[in-house]
Amino acid sequence: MQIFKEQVAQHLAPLLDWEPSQVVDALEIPPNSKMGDLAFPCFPLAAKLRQAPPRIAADLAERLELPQVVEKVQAVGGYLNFFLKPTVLAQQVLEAIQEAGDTFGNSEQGVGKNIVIDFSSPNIAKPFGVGHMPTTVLGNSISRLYTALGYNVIRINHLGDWGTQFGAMIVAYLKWGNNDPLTEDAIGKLYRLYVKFHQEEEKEPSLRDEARAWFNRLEAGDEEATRLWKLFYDVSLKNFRRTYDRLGIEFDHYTGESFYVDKVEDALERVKAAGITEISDGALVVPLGDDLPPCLLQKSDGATLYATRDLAALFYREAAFNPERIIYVVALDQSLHFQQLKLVLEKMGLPLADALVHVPFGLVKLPTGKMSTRRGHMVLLDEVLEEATARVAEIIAEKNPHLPNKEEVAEQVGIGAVIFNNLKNGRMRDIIFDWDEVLNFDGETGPYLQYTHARCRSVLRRSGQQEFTLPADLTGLTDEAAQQVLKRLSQFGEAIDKAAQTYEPSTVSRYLLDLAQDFNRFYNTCRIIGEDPAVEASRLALVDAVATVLRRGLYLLGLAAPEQM
RNA sequence: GCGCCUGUAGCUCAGCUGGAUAGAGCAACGGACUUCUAAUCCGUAGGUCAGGGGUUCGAAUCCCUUCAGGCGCGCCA
Repeated sequence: MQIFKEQVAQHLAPLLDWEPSQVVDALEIPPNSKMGDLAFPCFPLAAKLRQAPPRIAADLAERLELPQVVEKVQAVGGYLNFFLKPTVLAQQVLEAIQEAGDTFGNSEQGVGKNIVIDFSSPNIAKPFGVGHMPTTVLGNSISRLYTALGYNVIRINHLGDWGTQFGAMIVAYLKWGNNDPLTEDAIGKLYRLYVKFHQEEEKEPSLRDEARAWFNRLEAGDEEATRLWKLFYDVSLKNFRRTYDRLGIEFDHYTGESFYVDKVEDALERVKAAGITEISDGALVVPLGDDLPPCLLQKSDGATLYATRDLAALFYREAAFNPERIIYVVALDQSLHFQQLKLVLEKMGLPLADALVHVPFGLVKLPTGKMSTRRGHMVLLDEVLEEATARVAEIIAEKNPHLPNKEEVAEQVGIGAVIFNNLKNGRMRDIIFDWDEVLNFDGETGPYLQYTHARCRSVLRRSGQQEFTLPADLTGLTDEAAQQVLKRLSQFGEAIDKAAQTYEPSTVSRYLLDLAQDFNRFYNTCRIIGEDPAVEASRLALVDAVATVLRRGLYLLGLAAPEQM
């Protein structure tokens, strides 16, 4: 709609003595297409012009010189409603999409700017549970959205590969691991050791001291501790990479917390030099006033903490990537931590404070309550992906048994369903994990979008044509259903912009669901192949455009767009 | 106790930088496949937008307050 808003604004702005961009912002899409395609509310003008809004609307309707695209204007109540010419609308939208292809909806606002995004960041030696899906798929989608806006995006997987927990892992492995080389089912074994440690720890609190001691040895560079840590690290990363491959997600850097171990000292010095630290109960802290609890940087035993390593990471990233923004896609329960980091940077007088953006999201819970890795109360991601893929395979066997490369499609659709499930709603909501919901492929789901795309591709394939150029006569696209699709297509760029600005991929999800529904309605009302040649050609061009936008939108969310399913 | 988040149809959720009769999906019921993939579409039914104040020409949307739920609050990450 942006292109149409601009054309209307060009003509309307002079009458109001406004900037065209102000008019663009004020223009709305009416709730009902019978009221028009665009609307300008005149209420805000009433006070200044000392006239009733309906009068202003009527007056503007009379004086306005209509732009090319506009068929007529109508003053209704306090609104000035614009009706676009159906064929011109079709022409402008479809030409724009054919010209831009996969770059349709993109912009160049971010060209020359860097953005660092920190997401997924699972813990070494722990299984990848469904609880890790939100950060993983949100981060991936946000990365793609900003790339579409022209930014150079640096994706970082800040692995949880350091901390006292590794002391615990080492203790458990030494006590009950039987020196297992961990060549198979490594994560499973490590996970069981981890759970066992926390069970035993209840009975034998001295284990906690042993774990702390081992972590201290690790921080001191002790050979045995490092060897074991490296073993856990290697087998875990191998496992994670397999999962990321399956999800189609890549990172530029796997720089976890351990990467910053040798940078922590400098970071600490830097904070101390700013003169904002103090010693409290033997620990080094930055007091943050009455509103926030102090930020703890060094434990009384000298060991570093999460916040210390995060500060070191911030300093490093600033120097290495010169980012305009550093985005952290991390659960809502860590809001306080990021508030503290930001305030520490502010107190140091660093502009870096403004670059830090925390993108929070709600927790994934089980119907029985919060997930807990320690207590083994969780659902494995692999298990979910397997189940979804198997269920899709069944449906394919039933509905489309002759489909080529069934396994590949089943994987794409099954995984698409799981990813979309995590991206269709606003990220702030808590998610109660529900098998029925994950394995449902009807309605507002990833498979629905993929199906609609495959349906488009199928029509194009059956047309026997390769190119779908626009005919001169576009009257085949004047039906209500086709017009609705065209208007929706024209809003893709706005959806991308909004999704990126608000770090909310669900905006794109919702847009795609609307587009798919509009298209399916059109598909069910209008025949495409076998109509009069001009009608067929124009409708094929529309189908082609829908396929392009759906494929592109699915990509931005991280879903595959199979040709058939 | 303090702070952050959430509360919209039976269920899951859109809409929230204020705008015209509050929208989808699931579930229920009734329709549409000799025709481009029915993982689709159409129709029916379903709502004190948690409650109460306020701001405004106009409030689901902004402000205040109460209630309910989630999360967090110095040596975990």
